[in-house]
Amino acid sequence: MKVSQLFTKTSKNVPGDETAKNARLLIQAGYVYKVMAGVYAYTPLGLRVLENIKRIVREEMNAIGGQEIIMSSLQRRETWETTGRWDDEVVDVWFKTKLKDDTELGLAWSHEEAIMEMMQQFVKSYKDLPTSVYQFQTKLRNELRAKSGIMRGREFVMKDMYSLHASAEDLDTYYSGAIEAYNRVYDRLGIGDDTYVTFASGGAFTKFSHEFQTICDAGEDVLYVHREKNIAVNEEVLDDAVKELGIEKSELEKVKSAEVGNIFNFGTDKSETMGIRFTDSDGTQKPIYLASYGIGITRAMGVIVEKFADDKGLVWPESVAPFTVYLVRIGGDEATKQADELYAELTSKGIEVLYDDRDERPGTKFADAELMGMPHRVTVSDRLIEAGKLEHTERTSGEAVQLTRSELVARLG
RNA sequence: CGGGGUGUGGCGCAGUUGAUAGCGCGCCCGGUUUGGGACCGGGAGGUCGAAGGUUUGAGUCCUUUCACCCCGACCA
Repeated sequence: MKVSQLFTKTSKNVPGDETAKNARLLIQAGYVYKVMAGVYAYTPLGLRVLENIKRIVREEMNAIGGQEIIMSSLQRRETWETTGRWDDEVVDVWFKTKLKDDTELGLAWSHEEAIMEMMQQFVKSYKDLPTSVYQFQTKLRNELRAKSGIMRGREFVMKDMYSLHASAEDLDTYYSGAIEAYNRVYDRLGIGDDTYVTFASGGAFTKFSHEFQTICDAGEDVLYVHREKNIAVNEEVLDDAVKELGIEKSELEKVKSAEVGNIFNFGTDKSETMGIRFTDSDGTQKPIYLASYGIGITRAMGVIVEKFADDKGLVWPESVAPFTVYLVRIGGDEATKQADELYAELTSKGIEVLYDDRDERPGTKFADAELMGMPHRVTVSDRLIEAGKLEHTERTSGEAVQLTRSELVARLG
């Protein structure tokens, strides 16, 4: 991709109506466009980040047997009435609309009931279990107040997975495997070291639910962590959890954190409410055991920005960066020729390059390279060509080294 | 939803005690520049969130309303 072809532009002006670091930088660098409070469009650079995050999540979900689907954003009223969650008093984030004939519809804020309703069409026998399905879907929530840029919007992308089992034991086994898969996801996203599986409230079937919390100043939650023991507890269940785990409050460090994932063991609660059963080997009807597993994709992107960005702009981990290399061209015909060639070579080797082919001054290009945050910057200039070298600069450290072209290609490959 | 703040060219802002708008960035044209967001000259672009009102006169005052940001509440 060439910068001259990108329809988005960087801006020297910081958006006046955003305070969240993630939103300010993402807008400034041309990754997102703000549509309204809590609603953002993802432009080419931002979409690439989102797709990279999804790719990682998809690989890990597939690895534990998840089957990808996509549900609808429009939902039937009846779907949610079975569990009493159509009521605005029960769920206060509903967006609702109507068909022309006045039939009421809901805009999906979650797909728990919708997916279970679908699954009961297919899962009839113990032979059909266990099974798990997941999707990447846009959730619409009528939040009273949107905040923190893309970290808490009214529209956001979430990966939600549901596993169905014939027994509590089978669910537990799968659930543990899912926790491991989640840890792999956060490791690959570059936030693994600061992400903890935490004890939190909200378990319908078990005492605690599990949240995946990333230590982050921009987060909304408060966590008590024990780094050596790798234990973390959400403030909301601190007293109970401390008792249960046999640890002292004083051993724990208080930090701010952002919830990047949440998994629930529903047991048979939901299937009993919805009347979803399977026929066991003994011929009797039994409720299905259910668990759900969520990862906020757009929120994860926001957390990555918040954690790694510096005073010069965005800093992307290689695994999610929209491009691996930001190629800066400085100079005349010879520099153009060599930069064109390098762009072609790197691209042919499968390395994603954003090539700054604009007729801009060096300072502008360097500043944009830093603002956009690709992990590697490569400079081709007349001056370097005379020395037979290229310059490679790491975004994280800012360290620059001069290399020959083959050394550079080897390093990036 | 309670409290606080802000709405002025595409973006960021300034507009003193009311007299029909100005700066920076960006954009267009010409020229000089080219390793850290260049410079010179020329130009386009806004009726000041919206509606109503006070006044000879409103971006400046009043009322209503909408939007956006922050704190809180909420987040199954």
